[in-house]
Amino acid sequence: MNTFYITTAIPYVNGKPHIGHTLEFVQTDTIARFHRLLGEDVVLLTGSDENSLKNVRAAEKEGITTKELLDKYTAVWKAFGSTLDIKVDIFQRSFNPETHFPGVQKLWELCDKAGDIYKKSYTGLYCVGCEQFYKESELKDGLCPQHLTPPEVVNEENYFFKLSRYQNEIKELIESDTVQVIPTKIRKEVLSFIESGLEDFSISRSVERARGVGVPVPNDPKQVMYVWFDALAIYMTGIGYGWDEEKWQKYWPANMHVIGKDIVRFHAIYWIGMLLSAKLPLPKTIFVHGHIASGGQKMSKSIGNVIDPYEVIGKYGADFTRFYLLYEVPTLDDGDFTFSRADELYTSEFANGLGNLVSRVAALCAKTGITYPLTTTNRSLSTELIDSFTALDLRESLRLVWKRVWDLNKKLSDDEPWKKEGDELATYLAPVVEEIRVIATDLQPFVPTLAGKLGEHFGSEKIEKIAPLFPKLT
RNA sequence: GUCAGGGUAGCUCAGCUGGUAGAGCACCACAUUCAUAACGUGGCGGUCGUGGGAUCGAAGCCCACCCCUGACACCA
Repeated sequence: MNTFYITTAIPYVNGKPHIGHTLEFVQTDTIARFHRLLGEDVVLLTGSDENSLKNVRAAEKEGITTKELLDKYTAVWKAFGSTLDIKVDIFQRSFNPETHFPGVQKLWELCDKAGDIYKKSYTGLYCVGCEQFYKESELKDGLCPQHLTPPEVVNEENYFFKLSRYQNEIKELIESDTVQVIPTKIRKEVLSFIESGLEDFSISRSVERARGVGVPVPNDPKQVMYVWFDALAIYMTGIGYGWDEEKWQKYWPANMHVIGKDIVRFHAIYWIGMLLSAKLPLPKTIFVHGHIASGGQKMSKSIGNVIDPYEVIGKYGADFTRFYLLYEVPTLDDGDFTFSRADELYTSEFANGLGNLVSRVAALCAKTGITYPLTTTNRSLSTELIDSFTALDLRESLRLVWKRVWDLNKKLSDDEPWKKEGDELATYLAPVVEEIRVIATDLQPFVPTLAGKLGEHFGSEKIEKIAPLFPKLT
């Protein structure tokens, strides 16, 4: 059986889920479900990036242990996935010393053995109050933006990864689509970035500054690994790297990393460089979605246009939330969310479109009182959808399915079956019911709960009237 | 500033190997019950960012300019 391993980006735990994460989860889940329906052995991984000083301080503030705090944060993310019908197979936490640390350290050792890790002193502007480095551009009149005190110039020895060494190799891999970066717009940006020259990057911090949080650097008790080396490795440790070789062998390399455009560089360049160094297989595709604005503007607290995903799900339900993000937002480009647009779409597509269609068909079926035998018990996705899906334009694919809804609505109006009676009506309805069953099947990757409801109602031989699936918004 | 993408009906967009503008939503009218006053039919609606240019002919090609978005490194 073919395996299909897909990941979301690993969110930084102490943030709250926002609409961008919602988009990413939904897209990832839709692709995963599609492959699952093709009969592949699918693993969807998500997780949490936890090894940060901020979490230590936040825990201190609340008077609980770091682990307790992280458990709390992580629970939020896990729950969030389920409210969106995301089928998560693995939730990997980077705080876990049993299943995460060994793999990252193994990766480090391989890179080290390849001669790609070296020590170098790093000079930065450090604020003691914040316990963090600032770039000059982040300072406010040369002072820490938080404390308004002058930062100290701190010099520290850190480990660096020799990314520069892999510049040409990475470029060739992306140019040849060995590592496919989509959309092409982003691929071009990555290539032009590489052409501008790659520099080595820092992959460790001193234990003191990290307050002991993080993956220990092998053979150097004074250093822990820093953000990206640690976080990216989650994609491998989650499926067993370092603690379950067999499982890792089975699923690695990832077929697809789904990420936002803000972290493209780390995935398309750093990550590839690290894996090249360790001589490990490379992910096949890096799928980059856009960002969501609201009312044509970036969401920001000062404008007051921040969309809370919980509010969206609460108002319209998980199915419609998924529908909006898949149907309205361009799959690989920036999109927009407003409640007024959501209301419009809900009314026109859900209530008046699909909802009304199933009502009228169910009512006609109930009128005949005849049964509609199933032509197959294990229906598969239509070839039309399968062909479309390979282009990875989820919006186009969903629209293709949705077109069937409107075509069928129109067909009913044209044919006026309600003027028919008895056998004639029953004969007419058989293919109509069949078409609804096809629609229900094809909707599965996109809106699984809704598809399930439809499949159940129209999948029985005796079809009764159905209560409105989507009551009008009041 | 450099590079990339974009500016087409009120809204979201399609059209871009050049031949005189399309769809959906919204709005209006008509029709109508199988259906969630839903569906259907028709209509309203556009100096195709601005100004030049080559062409018999441009939204589409060339030039200039304006506006928006993104990338330009250690960044969550």
